[in-house]
Amino acid sequence: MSSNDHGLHPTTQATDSLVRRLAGPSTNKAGLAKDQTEINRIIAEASKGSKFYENEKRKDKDLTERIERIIKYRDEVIKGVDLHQVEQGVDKLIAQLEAQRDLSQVIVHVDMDAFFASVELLDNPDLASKPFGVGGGVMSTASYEARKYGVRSGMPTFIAKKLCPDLIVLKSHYDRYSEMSNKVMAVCRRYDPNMSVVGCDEGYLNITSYCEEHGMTPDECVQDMRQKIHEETALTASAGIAPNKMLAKICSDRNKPNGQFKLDFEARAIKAFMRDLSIRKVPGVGRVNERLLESIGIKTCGDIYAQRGILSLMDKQFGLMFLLQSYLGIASNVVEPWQREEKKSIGAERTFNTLSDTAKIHAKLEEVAAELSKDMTEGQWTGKTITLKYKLNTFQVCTRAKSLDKWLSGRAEELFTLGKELLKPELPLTLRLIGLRVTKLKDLKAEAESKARGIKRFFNAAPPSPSKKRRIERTEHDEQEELPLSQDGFATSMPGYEDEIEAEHIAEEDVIEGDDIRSHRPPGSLKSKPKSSSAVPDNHAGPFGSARPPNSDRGSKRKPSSSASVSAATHKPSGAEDVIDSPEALLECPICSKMLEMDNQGLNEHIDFCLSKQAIKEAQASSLKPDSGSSQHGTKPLRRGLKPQSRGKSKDKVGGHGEGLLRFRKQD
DNA sequence: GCGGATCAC
DNA sequence: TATGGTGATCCGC
Repeated sequence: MSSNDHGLHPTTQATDSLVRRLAGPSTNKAGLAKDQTEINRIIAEASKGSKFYENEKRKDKDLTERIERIIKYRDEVIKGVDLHQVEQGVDKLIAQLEAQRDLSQVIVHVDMDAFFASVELLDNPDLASKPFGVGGGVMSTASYEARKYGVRSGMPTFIAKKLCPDLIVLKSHYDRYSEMSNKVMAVCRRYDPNMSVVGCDEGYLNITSYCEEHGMTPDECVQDMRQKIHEETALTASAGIAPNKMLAKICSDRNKPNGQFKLDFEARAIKAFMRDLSIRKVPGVGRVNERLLESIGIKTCGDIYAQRGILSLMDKQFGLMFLLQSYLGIASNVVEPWQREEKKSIGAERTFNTLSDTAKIHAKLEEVAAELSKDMTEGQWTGKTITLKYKLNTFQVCTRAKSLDKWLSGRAEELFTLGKELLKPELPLTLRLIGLRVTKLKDLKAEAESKARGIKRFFNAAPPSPSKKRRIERTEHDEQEELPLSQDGFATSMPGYEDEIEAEHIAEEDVIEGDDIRSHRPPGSLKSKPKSSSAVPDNHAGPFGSARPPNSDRGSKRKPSSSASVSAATHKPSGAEDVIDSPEALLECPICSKMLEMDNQGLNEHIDFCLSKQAIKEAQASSLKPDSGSSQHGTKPLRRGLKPQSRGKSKDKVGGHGEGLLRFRKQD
């Protein structure tokens, strides 16, 4: 709102980043062709002037400013630092991650080719080789022919038609997709009954035992599976074969459509594979994080290594561990079916033509309340927190939440009333969307079943989801037996490690109350945090939020802000140098809170060990849960300012880009 | 605990 | 003319 709009010069040219942003999130998916720049130009042109466009412009500006702050901060934080020494610290971390790489499991990611479009093609062969898409206002899927024109999922239909005037737009047939999806998954389950289904057209399998039992190579097995899928559904699938989920997913894209790609199960080959891979291909790195990383010179996973020093110093902004794992191609290899107890929220929302009239808005709210009520009832869920969501006609999104001291009844009327209460202080509004979501869920079905069995011990407690504890325990257990990583190879040789295992068990018990088992649980949280003046991982206020000017913590304490800045801890043991410098002092590990009697170097080694052990556990095990977890390959996401988030993979309903708008419920 | 962001499908 | 719906996680308050 500064210099423009005065008409002196025509609308300012859309910046590069804005044009790319407008092109949509799935720009780098498969099947594009032609000149992407030209396509982007057409999209930007078609969008120009719309409310949507203005909102994207605003977000782009915000991001640009955020990047400027990050760069400024980087330039500050780097002053007076021996980057080489920092890098050496990171290198030790890398070596420890590498040492724990697990190549023993054969993981497959299966991905149906243009699923909705392919199903439509089955039912209408005349569409063959024609550009067509499935969807209503926005495209759910485009045929490969249409993709050549730049048509993508998530793209509004009117723009798709500008790109491809001959585009045929079909309505969706959800029941049909669901039916075919079930057939496909049934085939896949023969190869791994424990497979993890993602959405309606994807899944992860662990075919290690299948290959063994049938004397097949992974390639043969997957070839066979894809052929069976084709025989039984006349649909084609692509697949990736690799030692973990992240790699398998990336590989499934490699020879799409109707192809498969197997990565060599060797660290060398994997690292070579990652080196030139665009960071954007890493699940969890979206458009925003791509730009943030690009701003510090990271475009490929190989660049992560080159920038490891900076990344260590800016762990808070970028999440060092996540990126190192991406660089190494290390991720979770745990494949499990989704379970009800993982569900954390249930909601409904609806977009409509802009409304300002409160009565009409209430009518929309009542509709979503009814929808949500239905889903809660049928799914047998209740919850304690209700969140109203609305989107202004400017596309800005707001949420308003309220936590109750009782469980919701789930009745439509109740949800509607609560929604109106949350909405009231906001009025008047001009909206294009309204929605309701319930969190802090309780699984009424599990409760009923348990009670029926006379097992009611934990369901009597309210909010803390009872299932969590069990999962944690099982998680730990699985980890011990199936991941060679937790073995004590280097444990015994590590100072101060003796009772580490025990300490962790205590931690698990204590943590059941924790709100997120997946969250980075600093071992320090076991008990009381170390309050000693020493190297407590203090959050040095980031560049944002104003808190503290970056330089203010320069001279004295540049401490590791988290797991990442190991390096810093190593070469510059944080604040209390006076203490640490005295050999033989009794020191408290900032990570595990253990009191250690050792010298400076000993402490540093212990800290390194502590951090890496924790990091490694998270890297390979934490995601331990099927995949809803942090990032789908299960590693700790880029934390803080920059972090990919997990993906929800609820199966009750699936939506989204890809084969997205599908709303199907999974039987059984 | 709440609200905003980001991401995946 | 016109840009979706469901769910998860993380950060900073």
